[in-house]
Amino acid sequence: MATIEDVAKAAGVSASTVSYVLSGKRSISAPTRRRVEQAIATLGYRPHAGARALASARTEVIGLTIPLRSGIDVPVIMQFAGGVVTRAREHSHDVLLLTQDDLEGLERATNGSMVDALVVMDVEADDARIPILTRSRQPSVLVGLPRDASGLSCVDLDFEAAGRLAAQHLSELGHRQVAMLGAPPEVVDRHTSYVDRVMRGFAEGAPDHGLDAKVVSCPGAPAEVARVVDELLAEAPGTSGLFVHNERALPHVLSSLREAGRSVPGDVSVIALCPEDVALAQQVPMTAIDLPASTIGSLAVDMVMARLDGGQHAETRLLTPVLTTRGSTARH
Amino acid sequence: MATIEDVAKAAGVSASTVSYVLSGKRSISAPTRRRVEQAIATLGYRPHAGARALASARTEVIGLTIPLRSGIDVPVIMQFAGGVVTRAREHSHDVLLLTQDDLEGLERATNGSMVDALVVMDVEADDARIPILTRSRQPSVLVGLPRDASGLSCVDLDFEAAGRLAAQHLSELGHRQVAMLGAPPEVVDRHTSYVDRVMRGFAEGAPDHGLDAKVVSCPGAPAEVARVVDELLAEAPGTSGLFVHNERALPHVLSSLREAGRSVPGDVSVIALCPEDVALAQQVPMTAIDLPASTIGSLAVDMVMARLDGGQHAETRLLTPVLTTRGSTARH
DNA sequence: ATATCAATTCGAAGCGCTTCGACGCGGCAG
DNA sequence: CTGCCGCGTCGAAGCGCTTCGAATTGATAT
Repeated sequence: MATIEDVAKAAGVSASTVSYVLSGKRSISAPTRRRVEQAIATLGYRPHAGARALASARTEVIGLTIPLRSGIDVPVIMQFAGGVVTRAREHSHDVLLLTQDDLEGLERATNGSMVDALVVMDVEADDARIPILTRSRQPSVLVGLPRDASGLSCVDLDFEAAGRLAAQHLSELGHRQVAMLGAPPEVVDRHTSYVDRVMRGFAEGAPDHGLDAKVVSCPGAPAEVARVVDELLAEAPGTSGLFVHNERALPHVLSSLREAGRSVPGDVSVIALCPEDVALAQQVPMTAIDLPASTIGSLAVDMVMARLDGGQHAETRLLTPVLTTRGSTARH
Repeated sequence: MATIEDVAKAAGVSASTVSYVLSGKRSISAPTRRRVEQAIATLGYRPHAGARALASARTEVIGLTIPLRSGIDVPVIMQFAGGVVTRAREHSHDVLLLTQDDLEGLERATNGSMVDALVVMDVEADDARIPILTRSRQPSVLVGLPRDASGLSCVDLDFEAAGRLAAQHLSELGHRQVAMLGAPPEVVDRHTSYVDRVMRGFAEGAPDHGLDAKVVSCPGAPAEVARVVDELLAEAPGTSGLFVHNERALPHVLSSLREAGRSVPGDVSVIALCPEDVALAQQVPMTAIDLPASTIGSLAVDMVMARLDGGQHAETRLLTPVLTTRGSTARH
């Protein structure tokens, strides 16, 4: 591989001059710059990332932790990761992939100076990673809301408001008896922050709007979804409004309802909380609160970058949920 | 951050000794090793990745390119990526995430010595990345089969055999008129290698088994799936066997059939080509050819590692497809 | 007692880059 | 004509680690 010395020789300048051409940190005369750029192009030179990191204490890489475990809504994660990677590139950074529960990996990435900053997904209320992040030199932004976020940036959809919004909307449509189908039990038990928050928002918002509400968790497998729906309809036959926060279960909820002889939206209004494309991919285009995963990913990167080069302070940003009416809800 | 010098001082040895303790490349007496390890633990020392890469010409990172574009079966990719990351960790490597069409990123990663090796997903017949990979110093393995793979390792499910297998199975069940619903048109047009290969396998295998077969591409949106299915049933009303290679469309294919008054598997047998969990998540548990994405990911990493430290030669490995009979097929 | 050897450990060089201080040079004001 | 200033460039130091050859030591062989 060509080194900066090779380029310097080819351009008839010193290595430092090449470096300054690359970084723009000192002024370089137009002819010199041209010669250097020419040499770089013909040699196909790329700076050695390690050498650069060593000398400058900057890696131009950000770490991203993603969950690989069960019960997760995969498309949401992919959209989120896509948003992160895309925006990171726009800030000329690459992305190092870490997995959720690899604490050692986090240490390696931070203390080993593999990354300049971190984006951490799917944060739990008392997340084991938080102490590591707090201690680390690199800024980080959490996606989700831990119990104690002191000194850390957070970003997320305002899931509690989303829960309330769903309740309010069902109320405005004239429903009185409603229910929420949430994440699978195993996810609920982990107390991943957003899961808790939606449920709380819905459960607390419903009575405020005069609703009689049930909240149940819901597995993803078709047979189990059917069972949950059947049980629900048996216990509360008057249920006419449903709020579903579970991508995998969503299609099966719709077919279970149909199978139970309840039409959507004729007999039952259904509101989903999911990405737009998922809402549109159902048998009935869903009235839904958008889960703007890609946007959140981009935003997370913007925030972490601002802290990197702006010295910006830690902040928490919650996006206001937006509900779009489509074909799965009707006045009651 | 603590450096290797700090550790050396704390342990009363030289830096090189610490290095040898870490790498195990020279023998170290038990007491010395103990003191060094103790110092490392109390200081929380982690070697600086950049410095290490610079001195050793090894980064302990592998690059992974994943597709973020439209029409892609997201869960498959996630499973694949999960397999790669998990196995990479077992080889004590981290993973740098690159996106499909970021050629500049590929150059940066390889020529810039950011990675030791590469795993490239979703390879097209004439993939623009192949010349870069061939030129690069690092070994790489492609997931998929390009037209010309000289000097590069490849691994994939034997999609052509999968297509043939589906045809054979439908034939054995007694079907005579069958059809394949493939990937969305935009994906087919890209000539992603596996898409072409399944279609070819099915189209060529069907006549061998005395089948009358149609092959059509299929969008993912519910309304469009319904249209495609209806058209198919109109043109070839005798169709009693279906082979579906399109995860997103799969649930809608099943409901479209039902809506058209054809029961599964009573009137129509349906075979899917998808991961096992997707097959099980349908309304009817699907007879399916498994797409072992996670396994392929692990294997890709194993292959690339073998080349890294074994000097192993480039090789191509195609996994034999396995069909599992479940509830969506019946004798005809 | 001396030569030899294996087992450990050390010192120094060097990986490729950034960055700081210094230098040379032409143009300007005095 | 002299002194300054600023622009453009260079040289050297140093980032933290690995690795090679060499040095030290105690033990074994002669």
